Amino acid sequence: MRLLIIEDETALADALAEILKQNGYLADAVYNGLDGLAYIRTGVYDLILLDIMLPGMDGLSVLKTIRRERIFTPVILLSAKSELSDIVNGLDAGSDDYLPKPFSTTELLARIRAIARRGQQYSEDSLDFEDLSLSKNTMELRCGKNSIKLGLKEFQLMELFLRNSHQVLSKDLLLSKVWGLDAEADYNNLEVYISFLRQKLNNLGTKTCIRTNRGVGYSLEVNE
Amino acid sequence: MRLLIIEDETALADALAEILKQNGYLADAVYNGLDGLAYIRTGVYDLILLDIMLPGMDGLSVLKTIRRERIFTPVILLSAKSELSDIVNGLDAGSDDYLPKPFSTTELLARIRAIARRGQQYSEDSLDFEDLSLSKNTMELRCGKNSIKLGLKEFQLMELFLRNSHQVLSKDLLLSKVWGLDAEADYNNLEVYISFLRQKLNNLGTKTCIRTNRGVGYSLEVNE
DNA sequence: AGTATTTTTAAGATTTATTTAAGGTAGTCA
DNA sequence: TGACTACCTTAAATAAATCTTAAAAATACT
Repeated sequence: MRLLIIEDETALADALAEILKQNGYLADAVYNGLDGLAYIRTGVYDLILLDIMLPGMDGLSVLKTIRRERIFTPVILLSAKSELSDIVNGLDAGSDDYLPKPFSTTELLARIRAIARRGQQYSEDSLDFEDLSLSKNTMELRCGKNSIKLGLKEFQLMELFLRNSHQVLSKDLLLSKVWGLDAEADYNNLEVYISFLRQKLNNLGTKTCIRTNRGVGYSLEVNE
Repeated sequence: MRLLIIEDETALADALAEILKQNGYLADAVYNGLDGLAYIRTGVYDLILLDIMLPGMDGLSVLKTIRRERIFTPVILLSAKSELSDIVNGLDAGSDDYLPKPFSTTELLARIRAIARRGQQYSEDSLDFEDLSLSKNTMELRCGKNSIKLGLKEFQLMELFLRNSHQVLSKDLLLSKVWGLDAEADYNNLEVYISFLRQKLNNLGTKTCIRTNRGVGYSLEVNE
């Protein structure tokens, strides 16, 4: 989950970025509307925190511009009390939520979670490959009438394999995606989980398997 | 579809009206209870958004009054966190739904659509799943000939489970819906209430249960 | 005000997930 | 072949999430 903060008070912007990072998000901060617009257009952000009062191009213009460009990344407007009337315009222009300053970090985090959840609602529940189907909702892996519950790490790994079947995923890639970039996990952690997954795949009786590509990584394939 | 907003914060009231118009509804706003009552009595509205705290005549009195007059226009109560306890009374008095402030516009629109779908009729009193039945009026949970009274939070939780059976509801979702978006409650609060509910489900002898989906949330299921 | 009820807090018990570690297997290459 | 390396498997140790309970605090009721 990657967030963009557009806020001209640099101290506040950086503080927010810091808080968000501590809460497991990726966060970038820019300090004016034009930079914000450029960053948004990269399309890598999942959520934008947008101050209304900004030098150069104000927040509402940014919002209107991106919506006109059919960019529907969720936006939470940040506004001082005196700008309350702007909220009307903000909501018109297509913001998803607003947060009057000053706000508590708890509240901000709750709103972010709420928005994040909403985004997920529109996505498919299940990921499929051959006879396998993984439910994102229940974290259950199914093959025909058999199904088995996966733990969090097993689930994240399986998700990567299903999204990238037939492709060799390096151990480093898998480790960084599942354990995090700065994790202290070593290859053995991953190997243990590959072993767990193989056992479960076996029990399900699937025709797929996780193949070892020695020196490179693993890939999800069809047997034989 | 014509909506009436009764809300004393004029900025918010107007903002809401604006949003609703943007979304294809007709919307009027009034800023106190007595005006609201007068507008309702015209009978032209399909849905009323009613703030609880109002100058002059408060929201609950308005609601009770119109229901006594056999006006069954659906009502969504808007309430600040501090007025949360009024929700019980609101449900008793015949509100169809309630929305704790602050709420997101998406959520409001979703609720309106839900009510609109239900049609003009005064909403169903009970929510059912398998052998369970929850009465919105008395907040009693029934299973066959046994029934048990739920507290407000138990009720709200159970309502969510009944409306979304078989689906895993994340802890964050449950917390934000029941304790509010900006709640300071932690997971343990929820866990305690899940425990309470499980005890009551047990005492009722239902064949349903609340299943833990570790790392994700809870879901209402049939046993075994 | 006093009692009952609901909600929060806190701590210990329990269950489950994750890491660690050690010994085994199997490719690779001189 | 034999030494080396990458990889596999398993069990035990550790850590984390969740459950349960009781008591304290807040709130509603009479």
